[in-house]
Amino acid sequence: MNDRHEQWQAAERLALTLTEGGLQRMAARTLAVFLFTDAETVTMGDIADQLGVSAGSVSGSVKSLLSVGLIERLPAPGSRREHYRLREDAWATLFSTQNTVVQLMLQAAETSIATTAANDPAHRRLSQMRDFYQFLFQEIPTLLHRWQQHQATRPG
Amino acid sequence: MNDRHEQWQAAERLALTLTEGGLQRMAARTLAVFLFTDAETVTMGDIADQLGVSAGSVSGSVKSLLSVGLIERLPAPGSRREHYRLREDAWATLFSTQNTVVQLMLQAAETSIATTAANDPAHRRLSQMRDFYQFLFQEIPTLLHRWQQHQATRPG
DNA sequence: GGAAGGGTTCAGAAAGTTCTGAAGATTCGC
DNA sequence: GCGAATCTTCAGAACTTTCTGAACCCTTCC
Repeated sequence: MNDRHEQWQAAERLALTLTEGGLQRMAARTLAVFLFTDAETVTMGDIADQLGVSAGSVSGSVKSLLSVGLIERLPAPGSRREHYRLREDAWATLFSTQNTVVQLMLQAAETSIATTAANDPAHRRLSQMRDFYQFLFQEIPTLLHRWQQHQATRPG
Repeated sequence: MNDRHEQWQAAERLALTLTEGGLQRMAARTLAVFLFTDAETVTMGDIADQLGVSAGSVSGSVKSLLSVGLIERLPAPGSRREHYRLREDAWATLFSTQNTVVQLMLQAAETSIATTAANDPAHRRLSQMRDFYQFLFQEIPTLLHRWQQHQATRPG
């Protein structure tokens, strides 16, 4: 149940799944380190050691994970190394990020509709597309709100 | 408002957005043809002409769009060419397909938790991940049900 | 039943993505 | 301020994905 090798395999498998979800390969592997480490925080050196990759790769991955808000830099306690950790709301954040696609789809549908005449079959098809993404777009805040409530009932 | 060139640009832009959403490039461009055509159905030849790509590419794209249920083959009325069109529930289908990732995440989290001890910080992090995706997984059917109701109130 | 159009497949070319390694920038400790 | 450790950047190598083109198969029509 607590075997290091087994745990490592699970981490790499999870990284592959994260890749399916849209993250870049190295960013996914880096995130897996943040999830599986038994320390509270990690440094870039830790990540490079754990994954056996170059410092350059780690730098790029950490930068991208920071930019989407999945990890955070901790106020360095007088150390030379920067410490990072997974953010508490990482998963809700990841979900929200992925849903910017919904916005893009909605916008694309709307501008496309504007290029069609009302009696064109394309007008009807694009309107259906717009309606669906408009619906989704409305529902996302509701969904995240329900998640917060759900969390409140089962406090960590 | 009905300029062919403008419409074509919109189609290609929409195709790029679909690519962001996880579709392959050529499949996305093909889907754009299905959306923007002023005919009720299209043939593979139509698509190849419109996009200026090889018959091989079109064959592959159409196959993949069929497999995920975004388009359908029509009962051919004694013609040599196969006719296809966008399915009515294409967008809900696309959304559902993309949410298989949620299932994969949930499974990955669960198997990962099994490799950690209860007092390991990783255990807590992975549990948070599982809780979120379990929540999402529960909510998807509800969401699609609400979409159907929403559609019923505004009939096409 | 044979010819021709339409569709499929797949090897290889083209394009795109990702990682490394090395050089440069930055920051902390002294 | 100087030196050392850490981090960043970026050109190019390695790898992956995607598209084409040509050969092959299947079906329709005469």
